[in-house]
Amino acid sequence: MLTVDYQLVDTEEKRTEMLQKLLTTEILSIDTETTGTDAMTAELVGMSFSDAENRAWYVPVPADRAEACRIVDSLRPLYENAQSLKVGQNIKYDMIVLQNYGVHVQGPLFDTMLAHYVLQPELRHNMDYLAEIYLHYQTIHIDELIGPRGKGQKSMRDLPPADVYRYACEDADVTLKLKNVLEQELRKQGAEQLFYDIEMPLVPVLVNMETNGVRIDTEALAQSSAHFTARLQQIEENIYQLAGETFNIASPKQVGEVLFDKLKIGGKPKKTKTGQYVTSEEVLESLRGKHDIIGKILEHRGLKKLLGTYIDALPQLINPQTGRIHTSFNQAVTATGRLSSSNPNLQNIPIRDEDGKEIRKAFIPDDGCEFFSADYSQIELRIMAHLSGDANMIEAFTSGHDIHAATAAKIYKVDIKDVTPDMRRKAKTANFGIIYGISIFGLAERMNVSRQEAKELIDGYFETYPQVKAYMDRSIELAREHGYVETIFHRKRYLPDINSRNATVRGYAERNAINAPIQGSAADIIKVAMARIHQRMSAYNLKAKMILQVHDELNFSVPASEKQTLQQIVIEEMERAYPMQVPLKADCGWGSNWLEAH
DNA sequence: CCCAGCACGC
DNA sequence: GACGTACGTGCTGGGT
Repeated sequence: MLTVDYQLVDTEEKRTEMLQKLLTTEILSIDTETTGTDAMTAELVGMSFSDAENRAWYVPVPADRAEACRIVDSLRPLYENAQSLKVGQNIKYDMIVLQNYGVHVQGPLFDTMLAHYVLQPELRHNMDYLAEIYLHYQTIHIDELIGPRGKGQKSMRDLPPADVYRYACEDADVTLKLKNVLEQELRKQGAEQLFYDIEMPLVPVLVNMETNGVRIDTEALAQSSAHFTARLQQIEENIYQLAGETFNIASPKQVGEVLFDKLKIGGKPKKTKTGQYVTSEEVLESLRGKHDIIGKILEHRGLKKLLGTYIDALPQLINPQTGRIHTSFNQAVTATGRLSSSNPNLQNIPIRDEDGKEIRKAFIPDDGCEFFSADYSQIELRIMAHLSGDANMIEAFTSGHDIHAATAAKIYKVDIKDVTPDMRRKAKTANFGIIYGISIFGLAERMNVSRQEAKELIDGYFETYPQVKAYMDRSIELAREHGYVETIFHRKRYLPDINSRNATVRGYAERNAINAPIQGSAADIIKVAMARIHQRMSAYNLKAKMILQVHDELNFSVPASEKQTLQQIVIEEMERAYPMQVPLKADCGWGSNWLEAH
């Protein structure tokens, strides 16, 4: 049986004693117990610390806010000691909670969740799982304390500290043990640069962005809501009239039955693998001319989506303390290295349709500030040019011409000034298709042209950019040889299906072999830029705030007096984040809201 | 409670 | 004959 030294620190004397022991430690594993999973609204219930394996302390924090702040403040020297390495499992969460109690965690960071993410992006990264795999140890599960998820689950607050401290101490202890194993794994796997130079420096940036939050124009959204709800009602009645019955328009099943069984619109309808009629936007769009009800259903779907997901949902997510919306940027979700955003997802705010644009308008800067948006121009294609070393594609970018037009000119062998809009559109689809590893059939579908024409287009594409073709073949070959592909900063994606005998499964892995290094390298690059921008904003003492990242785009709320300085910092750091065979270019704009700035 | 279908972004 | 461009999150319906 393993003997551990776990202590409940429930008096001022014990706290002082713990503080003395931990003040000079070079490594400090930290964990917090809280009342919830949302860092911006969670209350602190306790803090645990570990400085050596099998030794940990737990400091309970009372519900009374003033008393809580006093206790947290007494431990500030530990958290804000810039000399000691802070180790945590999903440490961004603890940093946000602590920041809301006035403490700013300082010093180098080691997040065990992120260490495992760079090692195995597609596996799970929760502590219980990591402890089992790397330590062969079964941790106390949180459910054992507060009960299973769902109704009736207790809050950590409801439990006496005497019941919590073993669990809480174990978390800090296990996290430290995991760090000791994972740091060796990072070294063995050649993942140190990615972890120490890219992922860890990004953590405080995300803490800053999430706590900053985004301001929302609730009045504008309320107006949109009234307007769209009225329109929705009108369309609903219209649809019932056209159908000759009432039904649930939000049910794809019922829509299919009305359109194809009752009204018998179109030829033979497509079915899903569950036997339902397909009523996707693509199918409906192809039937648009055949019946007035089709357009109405599409319009209904669009409006319902906007209302349910954005217009009526966002105002409810405003944090009453800050008056802002605070998304979570998840750093350990995607297979390629991109961030994701949730609760709410602010990376899929509409921009294309007219109705959707109303929502973007409601994202506004702070008082006295302007909205600033900067985005990489064609970063993925530029990475393709760089990685493939294709002379023609590099030339197309260095010439400064519009890349899709330049591609069209080369494929169709015409002067760039003679490129028609249709030629450019097809070249653009081809450029996107290439990044995703598209097939001839897929391209034909996308462009609504014959397979013959699609084949000729792809042949022309590869003739124009022969090294791109070679790069694609090489990527698949590398995946077969090593079992993985990697980005410019050696972020790996494992592709075990690359040798599958099932052509569909293998095809999927092959497309990933092509796409993952491209998409992942773009993710690496913007992460580098974000950390450097954050660094310089602090160095210049700017009041401007970084507030959102949308894969190839960064958004800021900026005081009028800082506009010039900030724009220069952002564009400079974005464009020089990673020198390549083609220049990186960032475009930008200013406005009184996100739509105007974009 | 979970999955399917759909729709929004890059 | 089926399949056929990457990566995500969230809503609703409908079955369990």
